[in-house]
Amino acid sequence: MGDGQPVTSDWIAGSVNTNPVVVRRLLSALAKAGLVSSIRGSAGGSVLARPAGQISLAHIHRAVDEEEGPALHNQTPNQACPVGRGIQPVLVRIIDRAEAAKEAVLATTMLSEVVAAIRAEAG
Amino acid sequence: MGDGQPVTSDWIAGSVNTNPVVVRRLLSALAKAGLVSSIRGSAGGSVLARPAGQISLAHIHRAVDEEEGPALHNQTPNQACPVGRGIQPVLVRIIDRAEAAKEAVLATTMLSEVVAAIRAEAG
DNA sequence: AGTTTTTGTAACAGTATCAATCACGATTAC
DNA sequence: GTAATCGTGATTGATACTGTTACAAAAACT
Repeated sequence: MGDGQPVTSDWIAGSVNTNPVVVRRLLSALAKAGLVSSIRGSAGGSVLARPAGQISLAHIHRAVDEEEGPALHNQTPNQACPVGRGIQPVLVRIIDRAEAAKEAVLATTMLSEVVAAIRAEAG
Repeated sequence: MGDGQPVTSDWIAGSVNTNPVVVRRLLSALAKAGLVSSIRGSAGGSVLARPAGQISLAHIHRAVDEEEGPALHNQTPNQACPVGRGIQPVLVRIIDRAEAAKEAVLATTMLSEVVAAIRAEAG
């Protein structure tokens, strides 16, 4: 997948020890984010849509963890209480900042570096 | 809870619109972390174990989200493949760094500031 | 053309997780 | 002693995710 050769979902599934459909679901999300492009039919598979040096872990994270709402609590707090009414926007702001810091770190690591680290680990 | 008065789980549950038992379980985790102390019996409840200016959101986050293992994937990857064998420790390292960055931001905000922000929001 | 390989997606069962709830013992104020 | 309150175990229901089967669509190869 790093080079030109398309990799099949079956191959990845064997490597990650899971089902090909699960892999295809994830690849579908990555494709929607423009990170990989999939080729159907015989001799098909998936390839990176751009060089691994231009794909950060933040890109992958965003593509896979879509998470629409902040989802602080499924139940809305009591709006009659001043605390219940005010806590939501305050916490959302802070959590957003913290999440942004996490993403900033993930943005500094490129997929190519991960691959290099794995190569180094494997000797 | 900020002042001396103990707050009951029933009161909090009414404010957050959930069940008292759910609140008590969370307070139990906070008590184990030494952030609050609970008083049983009549006229009981929970109070902060130390001033709100000395409790950061990181403390709370750590107390509530215990999360033992990194839990990258329930299924262990194929150890025969060099990628499957090497990817786990590499990703764990990076994710740990990102998580640390998130905690660092949460550590800069104290509970007292959150309370002040809520007071300001509520006018 | 027809066969084979492969993706994309729907459908479904099994499982894990979590909130909510009930229940009950332990503890403390009055 | 009575009432209030925490602590915790057990149960139920909702939600989500994984794993799996199935099948249509697409593309290569003969």
